[in-house]
Amino acid sequence: MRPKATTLTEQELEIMKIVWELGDATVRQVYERLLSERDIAYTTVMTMMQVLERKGRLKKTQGEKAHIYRPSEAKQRVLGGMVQEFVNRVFNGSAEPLLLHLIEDNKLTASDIDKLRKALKEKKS
Amino acid sequence: MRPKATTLTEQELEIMKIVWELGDATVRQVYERLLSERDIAYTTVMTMMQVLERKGRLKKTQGEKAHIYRPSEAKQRVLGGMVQEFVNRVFNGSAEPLLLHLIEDNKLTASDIDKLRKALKEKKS
DNA sequence: CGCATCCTACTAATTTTTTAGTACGAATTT
DNA sequence: AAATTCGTACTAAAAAATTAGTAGGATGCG
Repeated sequence: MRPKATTLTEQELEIMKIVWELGDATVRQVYERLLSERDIAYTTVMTMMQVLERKGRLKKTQGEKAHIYRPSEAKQRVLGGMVQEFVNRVFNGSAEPLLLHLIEDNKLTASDIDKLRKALKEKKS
Repeated sequence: MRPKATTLTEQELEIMKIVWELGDATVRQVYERLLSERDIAYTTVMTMMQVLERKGRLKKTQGEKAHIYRPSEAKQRVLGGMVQEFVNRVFNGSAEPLLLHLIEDNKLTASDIDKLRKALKEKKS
């Protein structure tokens, strides 16, 4: 078998973000959230969540009525993996050029800069 | 028509990296490079390069014998777009959490951190 | 010349991702 | 109880991405 792809596809990620935010969720809950953004069928969301379960991204338990899905891994961890994968794929593994892009292209707000300073200070140790 | 996807797929990117590095390239040149990495057919590479041309990523001119392909856009620019897209998709548009990941997950070398510190100082103004 | 080589255009098969339909059971409403 | 609602499993089909085959033109070599 192949190495369990660390990266979520766009739609998978969209759903995972909602489940992470809610902590746990039924298909219906996710469906409602997505509906407010775009046109999508209930069954489509269900299929996606089944896929995510099969892939080990979500865990299913029986609720009162509907199944309840919970993330298997913390968002932090999964997104970290995606960052890693992105750095590998796009920048051949070195983070520095990515860093430059982020800084140069002025993606940072003043408060971002503050937070980063603090984070760096912590790291210093 | 839709907005011309800024992001290259994995295989497209793989090829573009080679062409960027070489400046320009024939199918055969790219093919040889790829062959040393993995098993792939010449025609597959050709198809990919044709796709990249159709998508406007490469420009084709007639060489002595084979077509010569050149990048339409600088690597810097394209990767910048991909970073932008990644930040949008994964971090809802804010670069700061991505930076935090890089810092927290120890993706940065000491000199990276130095550069980051300096860059932040500049930005301060 | 006839054959091998290199190249392209065109076509197609496979795999992955995304979207959704159908059927049917359980619960709730009228 | 019949109809409606909610939910699941199973199936499938469309779209996108990846890989490659086939046919045939041009060129160079023995």
